[in-house]
Amino acid sequence: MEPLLVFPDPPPPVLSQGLDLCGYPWTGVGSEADVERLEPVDGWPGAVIVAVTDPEGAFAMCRSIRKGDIPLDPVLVIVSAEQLVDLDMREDLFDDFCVLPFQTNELDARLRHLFHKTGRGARPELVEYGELALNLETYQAAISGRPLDLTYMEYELLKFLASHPGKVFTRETLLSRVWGYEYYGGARTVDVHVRRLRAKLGEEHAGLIQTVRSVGYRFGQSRWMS
Amino acid sequence: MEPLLVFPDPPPPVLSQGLDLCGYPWTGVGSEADVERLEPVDGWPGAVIVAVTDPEGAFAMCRSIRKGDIPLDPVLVIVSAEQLVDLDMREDLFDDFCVLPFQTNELDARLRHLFHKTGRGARPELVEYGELALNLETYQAAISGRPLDLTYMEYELLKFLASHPGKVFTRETLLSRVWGYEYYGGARTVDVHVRRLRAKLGEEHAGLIQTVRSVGYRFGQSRWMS
DNA sequence: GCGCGTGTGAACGCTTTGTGAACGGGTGTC
DNA sequence: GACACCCGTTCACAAAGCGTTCACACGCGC
Repeated sequence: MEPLLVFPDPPPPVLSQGLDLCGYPWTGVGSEADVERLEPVDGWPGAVIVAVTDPEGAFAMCRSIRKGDIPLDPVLVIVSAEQLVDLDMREDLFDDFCVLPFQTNELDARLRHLFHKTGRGARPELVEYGELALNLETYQAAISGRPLDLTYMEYELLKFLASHPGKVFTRETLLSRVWGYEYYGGARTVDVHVRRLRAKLGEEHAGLIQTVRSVGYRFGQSRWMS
Repeated sequence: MEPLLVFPDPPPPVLSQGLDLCGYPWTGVGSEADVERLEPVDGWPGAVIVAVTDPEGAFAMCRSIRKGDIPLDPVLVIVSAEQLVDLDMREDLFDDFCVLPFQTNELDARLRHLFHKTGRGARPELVEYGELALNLETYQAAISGRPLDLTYMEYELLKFLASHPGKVFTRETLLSRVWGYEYYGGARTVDVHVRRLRAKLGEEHAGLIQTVRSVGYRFGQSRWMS
């Protein structure tokens, strides 16, 4: 997931720690100029704006974000209890708000709720290893930014291997873990799938799946050698 | 203003007093039957559901409200801090939530925010994806400016898929989420509806709904790969 | 060099999905 | 009440996709 836009920079510890605890990457921005300068390639996935210490600046930031070429959704503002009565909904400057003091759980729940509403499936469940990324929700895979067109079994096998980098699996283990516990089939099936995976990974990354002679296969580098 | 639907009946004092203090009229309902029986002539303007003491019943009420002939917006649920981690956004059962203990000001601010978003949002609720647009208020659909003449189930299926672009759904999931929770029917039903949707979308856009072999269907492209 | 283990290409056959058509419940009309 | 129509569902068949298997080639280690 791309990092969230967080204003101001640095944000109060309760927010930065909360985001870290929940596993949301974030980037602090201190000015409107930073918004463009620090923007990730895929755009900001959302914003958290703290309006407690500097409400004027915070809502100006919201306004700027909303008026931008690319509407930045969703926007969560952090306010104090005293600010609640004055909260102005008319301008539609934010999608949700969180009242200080808040628990980390509430922050997480509100972000999950917002991401779900805006359709950006919350934190997509990813399996990543180096240049390789598997999106478990969309059943898509990519390496070095290039999409991989994998069949179902290829995807399942790669997912399993990439979930346990460095570990060696025998063909029998792979058959039982990937294909199913009661599967009864030839061990050569694994070989063929590994071969097709290597081909689709491309010559550059074919080495990601290594053959361990007389044992089985290993994904990625062993942890003991560089 | 017509009274808000409040569940359960009687609601906890913190809620009833809070609503009274803020000047919101409300009616307590204790069962799904009450929802129809006590409905104001202009319909419910919104609902506040307390999920603390009886979460099961509360979310069942949300489900009933959402599945009703007239979608009842907005829905605010009251939860305890412990319930936050388990909050399930996937079913889209509520529009906002408020964590106990809350101040009256927060309740008021959340209701104002919700009413502003749904009430005077002015713009009809749209689901859009590229050239496709669904108007949830008028049950109309269009692609590339061309109106689509969809049947009810076709519309519901397309709405659900387009609301979660990129995500893959199994036929079973689609049956339960689009057709209904207790639906028991053949999975091929989904196939046929997908086929008819593709036909009506036209050859140019038929690819919007992709088959993920051995898994299910996906609408549009995932976000994190282009 | 020999044997075992693995890579490779191709073919087979099952599973999954697409497709056309028919069935049947429900609703509105005459 | 009979009829026609719409639409969701189901069925049967066709087509495609994909996993599996086999036969053979290659290469490493003893």
